[in-house]
Amino acid sequence: MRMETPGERIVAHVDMDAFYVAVEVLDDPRLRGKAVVVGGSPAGSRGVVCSASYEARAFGVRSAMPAITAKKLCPGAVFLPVRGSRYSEMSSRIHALFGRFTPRVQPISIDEAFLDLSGFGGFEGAVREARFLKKTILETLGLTASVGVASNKSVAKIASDLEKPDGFVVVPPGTERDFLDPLPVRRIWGVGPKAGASLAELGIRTVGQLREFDRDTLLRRFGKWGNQLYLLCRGIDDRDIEIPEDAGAGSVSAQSTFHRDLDLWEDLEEQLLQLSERVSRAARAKGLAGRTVTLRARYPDFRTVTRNRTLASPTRSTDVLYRTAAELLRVLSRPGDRFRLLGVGLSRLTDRILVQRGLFEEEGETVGERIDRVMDQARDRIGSEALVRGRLLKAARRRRERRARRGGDDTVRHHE
DNA sequence: TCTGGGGTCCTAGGACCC
DNA sequence: TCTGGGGTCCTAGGACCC
Repeated sequence: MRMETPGERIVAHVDMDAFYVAVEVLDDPRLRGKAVVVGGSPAGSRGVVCSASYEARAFGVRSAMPAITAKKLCPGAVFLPVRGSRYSEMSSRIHALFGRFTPRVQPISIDEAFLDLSGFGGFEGAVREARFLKKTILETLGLTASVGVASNKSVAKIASDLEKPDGFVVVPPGTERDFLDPLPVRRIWGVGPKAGASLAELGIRTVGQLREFDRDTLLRRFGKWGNQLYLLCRGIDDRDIEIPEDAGAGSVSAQSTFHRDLDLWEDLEEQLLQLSERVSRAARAKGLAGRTVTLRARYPDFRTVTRNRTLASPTRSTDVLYRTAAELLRVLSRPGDRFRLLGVGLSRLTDRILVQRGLFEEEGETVGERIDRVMDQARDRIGSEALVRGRLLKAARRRRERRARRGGDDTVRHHE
């Protein structure tokens, strides 16, 4: 880790404008200038807005809003499904472009990153470089980004958001407080609805007002995070650009909200198997295995619980994941329970399993691992929808039979 | 308005060990 | 024989982000 005096650090935060929508417009220019909403597409589903064009935002449409609400606010909008792999592809190109400017890049999400622009000839040089980056993104990818340049990450991030879309906001060193003071506290990264409300109780609405509170008061009220608040509202943020070490930490998960609440054990089992398949496959693709399996369940009233179990050794087997998740759900659920969502997660990840695989090659493969590997390979060749485990087929067949029988109500018994 | 999906980080309590 | 302190691991929940 290189040493740098904090005063010298210059950071740019780059954030793509309405990213998903922008990619859709790129692929279909007829959408330009129209109200476009990505997400919540299948009619009548329980979807939410992932991304809205600025034309749609003029009607009050916001991301994370239920799609139904968005349709009421802006009936004329074009609603499009989420094309995750297409956005990932563009994201890779964007991040590759960042890498051409500096190796010191901290990716934050699919469409934003911090870049360390120290070493481009002082602050003026960094600003020139940032301008050039913004121009290059537009010319090579046809997308607009908003950029903030400042002496630290927190201020740069706030700056990039201030004049979206197509914004370029520079906060010269020494002017951080003047810049921050009039802004709402909610602009501070990490201050969400709860903390915002809590601060409002203290009469704090702007960053300037927050700055009038002493450290002890904030510590008492917010714990460790209070100290962070104390510093951030003063424009102080010594956190370095963190270049990802790759792999290791983190978690892999998948969850699914059902079109209608489910209560039949075999339906729930089928969902768990599908989720386990997605999670374990993602882990295998990354060469990771995990020791802790988490089940998430959401009831119709939106109450959400999690149960997890730590295994003796790391796994990435679909079958182990599925059986563990099913056991956790079996212990959790009571007769008559209905669920609107189930999720399966894998954490305490390690890549050590790769070493073992290398040593034993196929010799050490269990039957379950072999099934996983063959299924993965087949899916890679012919597409992931083409192959379905026998258990899933059976569940689907039972469901068809149930419907065929009609009269028999669809939501009867729970498992024993 | 009836609330997605994939993540990260933090807290707090309990079990267990020395 | 009524009671300490610290460390680690595990579990559950919650806030927050995009």
